[in-house]
Amino acid sequence: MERLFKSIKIGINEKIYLKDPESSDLGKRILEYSINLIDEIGFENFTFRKLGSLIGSNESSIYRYFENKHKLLLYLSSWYWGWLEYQLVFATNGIQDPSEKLKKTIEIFTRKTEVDSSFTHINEVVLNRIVINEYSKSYLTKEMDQENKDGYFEIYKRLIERITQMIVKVNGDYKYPSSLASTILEGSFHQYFLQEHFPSLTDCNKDNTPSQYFIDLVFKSLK
Amino acid sequence: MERLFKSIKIGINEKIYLKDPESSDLGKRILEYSINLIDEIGFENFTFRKLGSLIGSNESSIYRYFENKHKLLLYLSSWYWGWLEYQLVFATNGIQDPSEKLKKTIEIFTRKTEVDSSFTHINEVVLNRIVINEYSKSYLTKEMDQENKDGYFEIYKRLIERITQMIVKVNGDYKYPSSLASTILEGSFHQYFLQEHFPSLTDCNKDNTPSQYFIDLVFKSLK
DNA sequence: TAATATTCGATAGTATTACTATTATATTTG
DNA sequence: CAAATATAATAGTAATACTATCGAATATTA
Repeated sequence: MERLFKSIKIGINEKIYLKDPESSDLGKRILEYSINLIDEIGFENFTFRKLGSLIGSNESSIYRYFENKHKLLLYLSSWYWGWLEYQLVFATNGIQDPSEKLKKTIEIFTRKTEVDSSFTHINEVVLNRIVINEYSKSYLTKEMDQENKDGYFEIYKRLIERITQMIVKVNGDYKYPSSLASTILEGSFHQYFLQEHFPSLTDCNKDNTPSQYFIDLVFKSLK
Repeated sequence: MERLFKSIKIGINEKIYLKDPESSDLGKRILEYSINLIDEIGFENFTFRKLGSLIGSNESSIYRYFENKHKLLLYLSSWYWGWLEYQLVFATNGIQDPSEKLKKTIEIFTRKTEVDSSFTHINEVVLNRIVINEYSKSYLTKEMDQENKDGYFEIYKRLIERITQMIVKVNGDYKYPSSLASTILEGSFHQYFLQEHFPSLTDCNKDNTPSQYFIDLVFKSLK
C-alpha cells in the first residue's frame, strides 16, 4: 500500500521532469492543457510553442518544466498508470477469492474510463485516449533501453507485475503468467483502438465489451 | 490465390508511392538501404537527407519516389505484410484439418523471421525488426482514418481476416474470432519486443517461444 | 521593510527538418 | 539522332526543437 501512495503522490520519476509541474500553477496548466492539445492534434503535431500560445504562456517557460515533449508524454503516461494502479488496488482490496480478484482486475483495465474528480486539473477520460493512441510511441524509441534503466517505465511494469501475481494465485501451474498479463494490458488498449479505427478487426462493441473478451480468454487459459 | 499474387507483385497500394520504387535501380536502393538505416537509427531520427547520403544519392531524388518518410514506412510495412501473407498461404495450403491449419498459421506469425532469398534487395529479418519497433507508428496518427479509407492498411487487415476465418472454422461458436485474431498478430510482435526490452514482462525466451504461448492461448480459448 | 531568490515572459538566435523549385546533366527509348 | 525521362546539384522556405539572455513581477526571508 505504501508503494501505491508513493506513486499517486510523488511516484513519478524525478528524472522525467526538470521542475515538478505539480509545484506551481503554470505547471498544472501545462498538464491540463497538454492533455487536451495532444488529444486534439496528436503527439506528432503537438509542440511546446502551440501549447504556450494555448495557455497564454511562453514556450521557454514550458521548457523549464520538461526537457522536450517526449518527457512530457512519459510524465502523463506515468501519471495515468499510477492512477490506474490506484483504481486497481482500491477496487480489489477487499476481495479474498483469487479468481474474483483477477476478474475484477481485468474489469478495471478494460472498462471505460470515467472522470475522477479527485485530481481536478487532469481529465482521465482524455488522458485515457492519449494512452491508447500515443503510449507506445513513448517506448518505441532508440533511447528506451537507457530510459528503462533510469526507471521511467517503473509504474507500468509494476502494474503488469501485479496482474502477473494475481494470475499465479489463480493457477500456479500456468506457464505464461507474465506474457498473459502484458497481453491483457496491451491487448485491452488495442481493442479500444480497433473499435474506434478498425471495427472490422474486433468483435468488441457496445454489447460485447473488451472485458468479456478478456475474461473469457484469461479464465479459459487458466482452467 | 490470385489476391495473393497480386499482393506479392503489385499489391502495394499505388497511392502510397509517387513512383514505383521497384521500377528502377535507385528505387530498389531506397528500399534496401532505408530498411538498414531505419533499423539502425530508428524512425524518428531517419531522414531522406541521411538516406540520400548513405546511398550516394540526392534527397530530392528520394522525394520523387515517396512524399515523405511516413509513406515510405507504409510501403515497407505493406511489403512485409504481403510477404507474410505469401509465407502463410504457401505453408498452410495443403493442410486440411482446420486445427492443424490454425496451429501452423500461429507458428508462421510467431516464428523467428529468416532470410528469403527470393527478394534480393529486401532483407526480411531486418524488416521484421522494423515492423516490431515501428509499425504502430504508421497507424497511430491523426491521418489514419483517411489513410484507412484510401486502403493503405488493406494487406494487414486481410491477414487478420484470414486468421479470423480459420478461427471460425475451428470453432464456429466462439464469440470473439476477430479480436482473437488481432490479439495473435499484435500480441506476437509485442512479445518479441518485450523479450528484447522488458524481459521481466514476458515468459518468452529461448526455451519458451511465443508460438507455444499463443498456441496454448488460442486452443484453450476455442475448446 | 529591505534584500534576495525564484519565476516567468519576451526576445533573439541556432541547427535541423521537411520539404519545394529550378536547372543542368546523364541515360534511355523511339 | 532527337525526344523524353531520370537523376543530381543547388538553393531556398517555413517550421521545429531547442538554448541563451535579460528584465519584470512575485514570493521568501532576514
